[in-house]
Amino acid sequence: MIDRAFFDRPVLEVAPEVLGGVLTRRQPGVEPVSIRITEVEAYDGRIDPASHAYRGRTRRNATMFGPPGHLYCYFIYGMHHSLNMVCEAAGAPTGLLLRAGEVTAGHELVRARRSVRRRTPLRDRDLARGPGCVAQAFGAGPETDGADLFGGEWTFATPPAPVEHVTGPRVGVSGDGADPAVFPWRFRIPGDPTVSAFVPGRRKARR
DNA sequence: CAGTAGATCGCCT
DNA sequence: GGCGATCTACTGC
Repeated sequence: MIDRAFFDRPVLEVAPEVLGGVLTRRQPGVEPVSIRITEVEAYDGRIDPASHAYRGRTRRNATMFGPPGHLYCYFIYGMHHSLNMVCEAAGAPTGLLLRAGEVTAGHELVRARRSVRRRTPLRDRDLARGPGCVAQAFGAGPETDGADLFGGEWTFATPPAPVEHVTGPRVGVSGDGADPAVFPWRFRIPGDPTVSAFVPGRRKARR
């Protein structure tokens, strides 16, 4: 069992230890959902131009400035939510974006949630492949922002033994924060089929 | 498999 | 007013 101190450490130190861990959401009257995390990205608002917190505290990013062990959940691209685990002490705005994982409990519910307004069949490994997919699998929405990982509804368990991992460039990030030489802050379990497609700087090059 | 367009809206400049 | 820590479907090879 971990406690809040687990998250009260440098985000780059926490990142590899989250891999292989299982995040679970238990809501009254709802089938529990568990996802084994296979890919995360670190963000540090103090030094990282790609972080939502880089330009200071706003209403949206306030959770990242709060105490560790909470979920920072935000709305993006007009249709998706993304989940972060807040790390380090209050005032140090850091977070781990949950990019992908393997559903280990609640398959039926997740499949139903992920199949809404979808025309093509969904493979098992795609149930929580991608940040927006992870949030949707958990049924996370605006009300999830600020949720306490030690409040009962959400729980996180680290793997029995440390898991092998590799690092690389972040995905979907542009500008100064995209440089993999400076911010190789994407952590993933090598070879895991649920890790999202590696397409750094996906946005079309300008011409 | 690679490349791309469209959807859709809150946030911040 | 522009763009974003994205996803899906579709095209062409």
